Amino acid sequence: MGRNTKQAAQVTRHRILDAAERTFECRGVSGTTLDDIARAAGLTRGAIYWHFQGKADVFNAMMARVANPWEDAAGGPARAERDMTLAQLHERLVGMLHRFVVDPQCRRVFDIALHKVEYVADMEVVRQRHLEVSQACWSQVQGTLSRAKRRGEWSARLSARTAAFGLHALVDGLLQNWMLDPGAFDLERVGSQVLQAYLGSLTGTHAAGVARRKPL
Amino acid sequence: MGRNTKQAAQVTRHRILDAAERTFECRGVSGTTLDDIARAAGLTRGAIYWHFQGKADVFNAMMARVANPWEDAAGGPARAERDMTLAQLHERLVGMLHRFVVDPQCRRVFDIALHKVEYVADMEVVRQRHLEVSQACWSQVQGTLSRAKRRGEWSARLSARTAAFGLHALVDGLLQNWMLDPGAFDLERVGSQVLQAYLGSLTGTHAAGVARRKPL
DNA sequence: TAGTATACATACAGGCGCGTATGTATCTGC
DNA sequence: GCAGATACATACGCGCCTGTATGTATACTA
Repeated sequence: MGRNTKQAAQVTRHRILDAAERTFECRGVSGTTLDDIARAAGLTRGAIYWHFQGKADVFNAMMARVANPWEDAAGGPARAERDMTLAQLHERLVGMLHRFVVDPQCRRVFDIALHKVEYVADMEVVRQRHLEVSQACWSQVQGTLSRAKRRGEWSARLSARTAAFGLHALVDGLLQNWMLDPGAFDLERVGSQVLQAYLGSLTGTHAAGVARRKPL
Repeated sequence: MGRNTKQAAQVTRHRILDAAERTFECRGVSGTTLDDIARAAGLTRGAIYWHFQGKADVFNAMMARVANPWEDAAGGPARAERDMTLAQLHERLVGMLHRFVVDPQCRRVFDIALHKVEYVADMEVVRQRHLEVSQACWSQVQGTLSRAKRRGEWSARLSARTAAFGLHALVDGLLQNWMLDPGAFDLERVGSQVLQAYLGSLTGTHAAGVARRKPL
């Protein structure tokens, strides 16, 4: 086979990453061979070694392709609305859960990152990077909670810091448990209600409703 | 080397599992060779193949050695006190968190199970087994919540089922985030306060304290 | 105390995946 | 329209890990 045009090469690159996603998910990262990926993409290892340096590089590119859901939820346009209310925060977090329900690719990559890779050696640095992004996002959430508290929106015994850790744990746990068995419960419904209960415990409205809203 | 006495052989077996724990944690399960484990234990692969069938078998034995913290928390003597109050439930869950703080082996094995193994092929069945145990425990928690609700201890808009999912998510998320960076926060303090807030949102005492709860 | 089962160590063969070196056909710039 | 770069495919050698077969010294058993 001879040379492809530049845009065709980019298509090839994406075909490799798509194949990597599928193969990583069912055989695990360390369990998949570069030849597995190549054949799943209808290519040979030569193509992979042309576009990437090795398996770790493929993994990085695959992860980088999907935008970080936390960034979308806590970062991004969050800077514009620095005075987010707890109700808005609730809405945003449920929106993040929504993405996992509707975006299969996001789900696959998350599943790989959670259960199909061992974070050692090459992969450890990837984990570190994601940890930093996550921490940055959740410290923004902490800021939001802190400002809301100063504004008088809530005044529980919890510090904003503690409340933020709890919120982080709740969302992470929800996602993790749902990924283990997506049929066990409705992520958006249960997530919305539970987050409402938690945030309600801060405002003192005891889960009577942060805001009655219908899922779109 | 000749034959060891029976109890000496059991010691050898545990030395293998100890070595497996250490090696799995730093190199990942699929990244460690049986020879790695053997040399870390001061033995050869022959010893491992004598005591176990292969790496997956070693992994299973290593996991089976530590009692399941969920079982300790939600199962075990829980049957005796079927009418556990929310305050008692809180105490029990915090006790579970406590174990992770004080028991390094429990922490290591949990870390391996979370981040150092890919759940495919041989390992998938292990994951399934743990999932079943976990589900059994948390459905007991759901039963406890349900009975407490019928008893009038709480009456939030949440169903007992939803509340149990939230509680499960909260504990799992707390543990997971703490394992990623144990220095980030005090698992027992933050965990206790956050669980109190969540359970408080059920009773309507808005985190003012599970202990001095007043009926609505 | 002889024989056998035990608890390992050692030896051997085989395969598999990785990295690279090389081949080749097409595209692109001049 | 020719030279070089590009986008792959093919070929090769190497190391490593696995599973098993075999060796061996010690502990039980009768």
